[in-house]
Amino acid sequence: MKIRTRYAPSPTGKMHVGNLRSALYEFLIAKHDGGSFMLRIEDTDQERFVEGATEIIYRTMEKTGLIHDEGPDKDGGYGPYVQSERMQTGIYMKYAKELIDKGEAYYCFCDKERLATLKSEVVEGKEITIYDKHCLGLSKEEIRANLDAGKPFVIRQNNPTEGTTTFHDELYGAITVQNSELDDMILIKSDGYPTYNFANVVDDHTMNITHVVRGNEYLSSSPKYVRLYDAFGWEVPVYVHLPLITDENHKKLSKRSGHSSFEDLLEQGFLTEAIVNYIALLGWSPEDNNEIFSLQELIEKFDYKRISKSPAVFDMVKLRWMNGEYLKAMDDDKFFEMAESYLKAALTKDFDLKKIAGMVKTRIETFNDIAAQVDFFEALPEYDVEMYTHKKMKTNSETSLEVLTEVLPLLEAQEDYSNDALYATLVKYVEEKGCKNGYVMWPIRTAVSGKQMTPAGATEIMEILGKDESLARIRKGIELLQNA
RNA sequence: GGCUCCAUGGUCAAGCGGUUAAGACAUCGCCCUUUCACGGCGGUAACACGGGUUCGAUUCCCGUUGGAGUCACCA
Repeated sequence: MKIRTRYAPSPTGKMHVGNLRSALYEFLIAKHDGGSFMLRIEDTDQERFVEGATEIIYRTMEKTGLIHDEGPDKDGGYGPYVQSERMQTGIYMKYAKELIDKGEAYYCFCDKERLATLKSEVVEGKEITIYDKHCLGLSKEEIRANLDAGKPFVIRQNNPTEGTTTFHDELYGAITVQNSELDDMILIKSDGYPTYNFANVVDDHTMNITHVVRGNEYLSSSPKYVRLYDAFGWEVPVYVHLPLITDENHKKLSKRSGHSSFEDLLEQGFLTEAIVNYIALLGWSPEDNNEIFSLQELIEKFDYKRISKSPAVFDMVKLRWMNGEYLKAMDDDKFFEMAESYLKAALTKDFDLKKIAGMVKTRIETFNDIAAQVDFFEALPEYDVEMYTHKKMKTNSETSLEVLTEVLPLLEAQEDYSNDALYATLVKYVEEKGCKNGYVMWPIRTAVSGKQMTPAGATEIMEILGKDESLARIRKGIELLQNA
C-alpha cells in the first residue's frame, strides 16, 4: 500500500515555519513513495478560528508547490475534509459513544468550579491538574438523569491507572510510559466539538492515513493516542515525530522571533524556493553533500529515515546565504522582473534599472538589501573627505585632489559616456601617469558615489549617472577636497 | 516539579566499533579586482563529563550534567 500522509493545520493565522516544514516533510514522504498527500482543516476550536486563515493555508501550499491530492477543494472520497463539517455528520460522537460502551470513555459532568478544587500545583506559572475520575463512578441512572436534565457534559478517555503503554516512533523508537501518567483527556468538549486529540485519531484512521508526521511537541501525548487506537481495535499508523525548530536561544520558535512565519520571511525579501530548500535541511540531510535542491530533487532524495532527532536552530544567516545562491543562479530577466519593484522604490530618476539590477545581483542576499546598495544613484550622500584616503590604493586628500582636477577636463571633453569608453580614457591616463588603476579609480568612484563601497566601479557608475551628473559630482568632490 | 525526548565546532550537520572526525554557513587570512561583492585557495574551531562492555569507543550500556518539549473543554 502506498503511503498516505496528511497536513492538518488549524486556521488560526499565519503559516508557522514549523508547520510549513511539517507540511513539506509530509508531502515529501508521500511523494517519494508515489503516495498521496492530503489536506485536512482542523477547525474544532471555534474561539481560535481566524477569518482568512484558511485562505493563507491554500495560498502558501500553492506557492510552495506542496500540492495536495485531496482536500476540501479536491474530493478524494474521504471527505469531508474540514473537521467542523465532519462533526455535522456525527462521526465523532458516534465513535465516542462506542468507546463509552466499551468502558474506554465516560461522561463527565464536572463543572469548572469542581475542576478548580482538584489538587493542583503551580509550576513555572502553569497550573497542573490531574482529573480524579470523579464521574467514572456515576451510575447509569445518574448519567441518564444528568443527560435528561440537559446538564452540560464532556466525554473523557478512561485510561488505566496501572501498567504501561508503549508506542513506536520511526525516529525515536519505542517510548514507554506508566499508565498512571496518562490523564483522562477530554475527547468531546461541552460544545459538542471533538478535541484535537480525538478528532485527529478518528480522522487519521477513517481517512486511511498510513504515516502520521507531526512535530515533536506531540511526542509525550502520543501514548494516549495509541491507547485510543487500541481501544477501537484499529491499526496504529506509522509515527514520525519531527525534531523541533528553535530560535537562536534554543527555544521553540515563536511569533516573537520575528521570522516564525512564512509570511514574515517573504516580507523580509526571501524567495519561496530558498525558504523551502532551507527548511528541508532543518532536521534532515541527504546522503551526499548537496545543499541546493529543487522541490522535485527533494522528492527524489528524501528518505525520512535520515531525519535527525535533535532540535535545530533556525539560522537566518544561513537562510540569507542560501537565498543569495538562488538569486545568483536566477537568469537575468527573471531577476530583473522580481527586483524591479524594489529598484523602483529606491530610484525615482530615469536610470537604466536593468543595468543596475545586473550590478546588484551578485551582491545581495535578499531583495530588501537592494535599497541600501543603490541609494547613492538617486542622490549623492553627504560624505567625509576622509573617504578619499585609502591605504591600499595609496590615496589621500592631496593625491585625490590632483587626480580629480587632472581628470576633470578629460571627462568634460568625453562625449561617449559608456562604461567601456570611460574606462579606456581613464586607463590611458593611468598609463601616462604611471600609477596603479586604483590610484585614480578610487577618488573618482568616491566622488561619484560618496560611498565606501558600491555595487559597481567608477566608470560603470558614471555610465548610469550620465555625463552631467557625473561631472557635477566630481566637481563637488574637488570643492570638498579644496576646502579640506 | 512529574513525565518524555535530545546531546559532534558559534549554527546546520556526516559518521552508525578501528577515520588525519566529512561538508556547508559564519569567522579569519591570501589571491583575483575599477571599491565592495562574486569566484579561487588556505586557516581557526567539535565528539559535555564519569563509569562500564570491548583488543579497541564519538559510535553500545548505565549514571551525572546540560538543554528542550509536555503536563488545557489549544492544536
